[in-house]
Amino acid sequence: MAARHEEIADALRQAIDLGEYPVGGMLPTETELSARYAVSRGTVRQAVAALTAEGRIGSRQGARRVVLGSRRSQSFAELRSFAQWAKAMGHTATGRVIHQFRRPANVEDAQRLQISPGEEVLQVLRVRGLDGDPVLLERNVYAQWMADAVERLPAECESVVQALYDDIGMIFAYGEHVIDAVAAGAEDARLLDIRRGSPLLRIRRMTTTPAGRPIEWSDDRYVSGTVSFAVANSIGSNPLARQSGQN
Amino acid sequence: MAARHEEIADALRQAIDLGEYPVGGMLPTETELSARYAVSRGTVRQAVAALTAEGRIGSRQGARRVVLGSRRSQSFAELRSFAQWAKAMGHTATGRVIHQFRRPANVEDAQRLQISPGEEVLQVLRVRGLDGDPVLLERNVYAQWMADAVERLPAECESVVQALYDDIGMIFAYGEHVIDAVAAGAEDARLLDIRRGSPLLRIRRMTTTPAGRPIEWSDDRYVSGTVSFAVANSIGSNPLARQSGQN
DNA sequence: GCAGATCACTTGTCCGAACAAGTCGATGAC
DNA sequence: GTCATCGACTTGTTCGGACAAGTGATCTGC
Repeated sequence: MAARHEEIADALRQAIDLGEYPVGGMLPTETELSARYAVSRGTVRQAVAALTAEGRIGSRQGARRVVLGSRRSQSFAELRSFAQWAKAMGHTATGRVIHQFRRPANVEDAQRLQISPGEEVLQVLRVRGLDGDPVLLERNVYAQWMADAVERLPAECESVVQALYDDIGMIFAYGEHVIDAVAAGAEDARLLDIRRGSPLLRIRRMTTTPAGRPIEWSDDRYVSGTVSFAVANSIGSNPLARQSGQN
Repeated sequence: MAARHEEIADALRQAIDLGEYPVGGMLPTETELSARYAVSRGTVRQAVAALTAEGRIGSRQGARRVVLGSRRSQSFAELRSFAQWAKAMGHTATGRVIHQFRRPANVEDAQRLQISPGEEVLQVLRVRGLDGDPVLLERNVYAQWMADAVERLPAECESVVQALYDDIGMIFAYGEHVIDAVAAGAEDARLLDIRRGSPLLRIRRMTTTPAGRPIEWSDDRYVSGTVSFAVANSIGSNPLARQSGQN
């Protein structure tokens, strides 16, 4: 089912996690791997490129590849969906809609969703919990063509992404995230049951379909100490970028 | 000098930034690009793979590639070095060492730097400023073999990374970052000239040499509202991972 | 008019080959 | 003993080809 290079990448990931290739040690050469898995060198290179992008191994021309670490990021689905991530981590996720209404798009909405100002959008405010405690306040703005499907969702929806997939086959494919820290406002504090001014980790996100059509953008605020984000980078591949000011 | 596929990637980035390929529009086919740049299809694929990893374009089997956005992450150097990033953004960076001393490694140091507990490490506390205002508090722990070079640095060093490269040719190659939000403690507040309890964006980082040898780890705390981080992801490639609790 | 089948086109996967460029240990000169 | 040179080895780059798999517009039959 999966491509051969993905199978090999998985095998290598597992071997690293099991300590077969210890952290700080070296990976076999491309030639040896291509012999072991009976594939061409190009296929092996595709597999190790994936691990390099994940930050699991380091690579330099002329020298053998080095194992930098294990246990890293999971699937896109787990990042996109709070519920799916929680499940994979062995926690239980909850969700509750506080309010939800349609309004005309302002300039910010229009720019982010690539629509015209004034076009109708759906704004939703949700509180998400982890093992019973509220940890995340989610302010979403959906494009109009998504609004009907979102309004059909129950108020206590566990996984929005899963529900939308089951309902209309919607796939969330791409996302951009901007991360910073803010102090909890009055509303934030009340809904998350914390003190006003407490630090919150804010993720502003934009999501599109596989065809690049914007679906929604959102402002997620995590209670400090409950959730953190990890990213690996290297010369030649760094997904994370620093930005100044608000943006 | 640069590899052909990197030249092509740069040309495509520029074309996107200039609006030649508008956001939401489509990229030429691989066949057309390979003809235009007189390279094989494989080389074109390497170039567009880079843009895909950056989140600039979306890609699905069977359909043309879609332009998702422009202006994204810069080089690894800009992420690793506060000064180089500031310079590229048109700001001026400052740096000042508050204190600096050697001490035996505790268990946390030993684990992160892959050394034995008790081995000597160098701890440094720096305040970094942007255009005159203090925005970042940096707590670094360097491995012993780096300590001499770091101690030779002037107290008012603008770019630590640059200075270490000039001095001993040290290259920072790989990094792992864990991001969360914390409240400013008493020391944080005093040195950054903010109120105690103000939200700070915390980045805990581990850096290694090209050969995978740990150089240092650090705890960076950014004043809220001054700096944010951006990351793009997609199905099949997501560098960012969510983590629960402290870790 | 509409739903399904068809088909040209595009991207994904994989192969095998060749050469360039860099690393690292061994060898040898000083 | 130290340092420069050398050479085997490894990864990086690029080519050209072939086929598989998915998309989207067109065409066809009802």
